[in-house]
Amino acid sequence: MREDDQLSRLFKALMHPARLQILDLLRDGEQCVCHLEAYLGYRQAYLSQQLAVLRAAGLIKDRREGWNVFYRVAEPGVYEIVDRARQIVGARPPARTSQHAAVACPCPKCNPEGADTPPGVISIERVTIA
Amino acid sequence: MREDDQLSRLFKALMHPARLQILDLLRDGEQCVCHLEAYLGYRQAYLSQQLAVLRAAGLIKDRREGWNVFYRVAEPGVYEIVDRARQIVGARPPARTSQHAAVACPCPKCNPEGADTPPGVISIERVTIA
DNA sequence: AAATCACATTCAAAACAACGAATGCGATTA
DNA sequence: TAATCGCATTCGTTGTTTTGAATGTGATTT
Repeated sequence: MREDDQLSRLFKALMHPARLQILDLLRDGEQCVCHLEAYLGYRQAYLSQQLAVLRAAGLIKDRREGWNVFYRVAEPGVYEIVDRARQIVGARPPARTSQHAAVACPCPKCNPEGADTPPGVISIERVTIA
Repeated sequence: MREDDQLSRLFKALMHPARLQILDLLRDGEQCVCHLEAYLGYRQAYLSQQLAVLRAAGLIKDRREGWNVFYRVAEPGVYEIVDRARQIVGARPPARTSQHAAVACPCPKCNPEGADTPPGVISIERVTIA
């Protein structure tokens, strides 16, 4: 296979805004799909499709744990590419977990032990850094 | 405009093999279209289309000189992106002007003074580095 | 085993990109 | 000003990506 074709394969994976958002969320470490759902506001099936593209490009890997599937970045070097590209287009550095979740993520990782949505209480631990 | 959209615009420009080839040829400095035609073997109209995409993405700039139009890279930082991407996919570093032109470029820059294709003589100055 | 949870895959329609063919345009020469 | 040169743009067809809707699958609880 021509090497430029592999290159374009990689750039194709980065071509989509939603996929860039996903990668940015994964900067903080592995996340379950419900997390992406909660923080990005996309629907589950839609996310699964974009995740499939990133997976096919070899950029992310998944790990199953009970009901949840956790995704993590397989090629950390991709962030150097994205960051450099942001500089070129004059965009600010990526906002790490910069936005509060639209809705709370329900997975056990995010809601440690008991308190399975006690009436009126919504737990959101993640803080805004940027 | 969302910043991620600008990002994906940039990656879209890098998504195409022919455009990557063009950018690699421009590492050696500005080149006229006839050069790209001679070295890459694409047809003029096709090249013009790809150049238009790169231009729209803000990656290259053009300069007119008589009959010829010379293109140069507007954002040298883009090479860091391409090179890093090549590392990730495990490709060798780019071949700088690595292939001889299929046909000789006819522009005055390449054929300095007189000798407008003297019978049997074809001038090719560029040397293979890789 | 049946129901449930979290996620994946498939399908189809609409949007978009690729590319050849034809044509247009500015600068230069005759 | 007409012809030519080098390059750009437009147009139409074909192929690919996007995205919602529906459905499928494996792990877990009851």
